[in-house]
Amino acid sequence: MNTHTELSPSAQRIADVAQALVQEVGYNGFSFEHISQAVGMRKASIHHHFGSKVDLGVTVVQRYTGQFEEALRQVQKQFSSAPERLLAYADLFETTFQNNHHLCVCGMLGAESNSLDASLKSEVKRFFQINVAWLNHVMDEGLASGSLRSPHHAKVLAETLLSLLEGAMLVGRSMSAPIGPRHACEVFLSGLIH
Amino acid sequence: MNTHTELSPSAQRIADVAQALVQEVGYNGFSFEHISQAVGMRKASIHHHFGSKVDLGVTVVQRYTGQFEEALRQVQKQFSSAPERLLAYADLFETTFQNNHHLCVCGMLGAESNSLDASLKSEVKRFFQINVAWLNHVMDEGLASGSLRSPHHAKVLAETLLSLLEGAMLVGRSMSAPIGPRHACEVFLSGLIH
DNA sequence: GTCTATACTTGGATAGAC
DNA sequence: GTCTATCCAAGTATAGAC
Repeated sequence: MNTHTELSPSAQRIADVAQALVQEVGYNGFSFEHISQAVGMRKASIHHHFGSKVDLGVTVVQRYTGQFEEALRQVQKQFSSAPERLLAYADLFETTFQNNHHLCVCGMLGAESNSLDASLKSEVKRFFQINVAWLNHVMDEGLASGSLRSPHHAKVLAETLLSLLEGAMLVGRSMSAPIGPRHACEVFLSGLIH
Repeated sequence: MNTHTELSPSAQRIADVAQALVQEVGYNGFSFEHISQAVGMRKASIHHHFGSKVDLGVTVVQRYTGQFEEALRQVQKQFSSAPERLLAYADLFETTFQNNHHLCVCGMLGAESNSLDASLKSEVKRFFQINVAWLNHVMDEGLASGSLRSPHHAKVLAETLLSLLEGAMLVGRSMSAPIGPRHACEVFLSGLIH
């Protein structure tokens, strides 16, 4: 599957539905039949656009990662301080979570990771690496400029915040009144700003 | 399923294997066939001990929650300060994660939550409630005694730390050199101790 | 590009012998 | 309590008509 292949309108609808299903019930929780019902096409037609479930999964993650990268660029451009950037970053997750308690695509696939095809697993890893690298950069600037204070390395702070946001969505699913990723981020940040 | 039903030796082995499978590949990622191969019994024999997959799942979570509650009591008894208790708590997750990158049973099921039977979902929720309540108590004492400092309520700190630990395991699965729940907890605590 | 039909496999579950 | 045998449903995938 080429990252830059343009998806036909039908393929896009299928990928949209598949993404939502991954975020709701996980990769192992949905079948072509579910997609079929949601898009109003037969299973065989889904297979015309995506040869296998793995192909579909890979496409979903690649699209998701691409959209996330664009969002990171926007955050970088629109905000100048580390605390502002980190809160805007957390809001990306907050928006996802507010949508029917959807999980991050890669949070879900990360949990299921050990049962996934290697190609999917590798795309999930890539998503996390991109996020940690971006957060690392933001944290590093924040520590250098003094807008953030911590005895820990930027890289460690990056993975900690990412873990917190993914975890807030996961745990929030089972809570009556979850704090959510945005609030969780504020709590973490209040420990980095003195 | 009664919480206090004693499990026969065979039932215990089955539950042990099922728990490990949940932590590795998730509830939707394993079948009776996998268990059958691991315990060396036929599928029909598994069904003799657990009428359905849901029954088995419920038993696994109830056992896991019971063992966790006992661990919480031990931590409470062996440590007296909030920071020490929280680190010991994080080590419960660290130990799980060190074991072949196993996830917390309820972290995994929490992710899959929307595809699970209501009875299972409810057991998962109970696990999280117990953990948040315990952490809330520890945080509250810490804030009162001054061993912890934060502008946030104990309850919020509790859910934040739980989210961080669950998330550290989830994200850690996809990282080459994950920081892990213990280290993540240290990072969070360093923001609560000034 | 979408359909019907179908092949093949796996998964959860039950009946009944031992 | 464990087994063999079997049922039925669901899931992935393919062939071939339209």
